[in-house]
Amino acid sequence: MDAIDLSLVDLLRGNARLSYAELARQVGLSAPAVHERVGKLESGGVIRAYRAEVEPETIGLGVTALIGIVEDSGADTDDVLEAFRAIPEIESCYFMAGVESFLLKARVGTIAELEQLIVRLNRTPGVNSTRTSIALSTKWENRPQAVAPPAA
Amino acid sequence: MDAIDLSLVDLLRGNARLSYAELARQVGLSAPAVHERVGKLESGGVIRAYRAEVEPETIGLGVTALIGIVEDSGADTDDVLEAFRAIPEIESCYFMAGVESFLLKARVGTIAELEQLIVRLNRTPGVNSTRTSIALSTKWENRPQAVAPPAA
DNA sequence: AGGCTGAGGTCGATGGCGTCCACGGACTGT
DNA sequence: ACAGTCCGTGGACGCCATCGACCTCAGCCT
Repeated sequence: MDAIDLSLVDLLRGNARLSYAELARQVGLSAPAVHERVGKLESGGVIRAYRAEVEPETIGLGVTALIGIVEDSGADTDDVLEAFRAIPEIESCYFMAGVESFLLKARVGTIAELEQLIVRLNRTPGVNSTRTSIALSTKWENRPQAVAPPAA
Repeated sequence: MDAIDLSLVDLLRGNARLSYAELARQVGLSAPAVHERVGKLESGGVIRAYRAEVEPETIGLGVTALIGIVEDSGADTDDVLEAFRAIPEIESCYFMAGVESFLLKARVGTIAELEQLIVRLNRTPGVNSTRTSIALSTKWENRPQAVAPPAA
C-alpha cells in the first residue's frame, strides 16, 4: 500500500467504472501495471466490491429506518446475527458499544412494510427490544473520504 | 423502468464493473441496447454513481461512530447541514424524525481523531448536543437488496 | 384503412481497451 | 559482483465500447 495504491483506491471510490487505461493516465503508470495493482488490492481484501449506487426511491425503497437492538441477557449473539443476515431489508449491521448491541439500517418501500419488519425483529429469538428511528431524508450517504496525499 | 431496467440495476449493484457485453448476455439484449438503457438510468438519476467498496481498516479508517445531533431551538437547519457537509469524516447524514435532528455516520482513524471530531461538532453553530455511539465492528454495510422479479 | 412518427431494438464496423507475455532495470542479501 | 526478486514497460491480439444505418411495432391522425 503505497501512495499510488491509495490514489487508485480514491479514484475507484469516486468512479468504479474508470478504465485501467484512464487510471493509468491519472497515476502515471502503464495500464498493465495498474491492472496488476488493482488485482492485488482486490485479492488482498482492500477492495471488497464495486457497486452502483442507486437512488433508493426510484426502485421502490423510499423508507429508511435506523433500528437499535437490545439483546436478551444470555442471547447468542452469533445466532441473532445470522437471523439478521437472512433479512434482506437490513442493508447495514453494526455491532455497537452500549445498551443496544446492534444498530441496523433498513430500507423498505412503505411504512406498512417497516411495521412488519419491526414485528419480525421483535420476534427474533435473542432480541429483547427494538428502537426504531425513521430517516425523513437522506442528505448524503457513503460519501468517499479522500485518503491519498494531495497529488504526486 | 421495466423489468429489464430493474435487472440491470440489480446486476450493477452487485458488480459495477460488469461490461456492457456481459450485462447484455444476462438480460438477453444486445450490447448497444444495454448501453442506451444504462445511460438513461444514469441521466435519469436512478444510478447516482459507481463506487469501489473498500475495507476501511486497510486505508486507515478503523473507527466508525454514529452520532446523533440535537439542534438548538431556532437553529437554521440548512446552515447546520452545510457545516456538516464540509466535514469529510462524515460519510452519511440522515435527517431524522425525533429529538435528534440528524444522525451522522463518521469514520476516522483513531479515537483521538473521533474526540476532535466530536469537539468540532459541538462547536458548530446550531448544534445543541451530540450523542456518540461507537461501532465495535461492522458486520456488513450497504448490502444491495435485490429488487428485480426472480428472472425473465 | 393507411401512413407518419417515435421509441427502442438489431446488426456491422472500427478504434480503443483489457490482458497476456517477454523483457529490463533497480534493490537486496550473500 | 552477482543472482534473485519485484515491479515496471512495450508489443500483440482478441474482445469490447460505441456509432450509424436500418428494422419493427404501437399509437395516432387524417
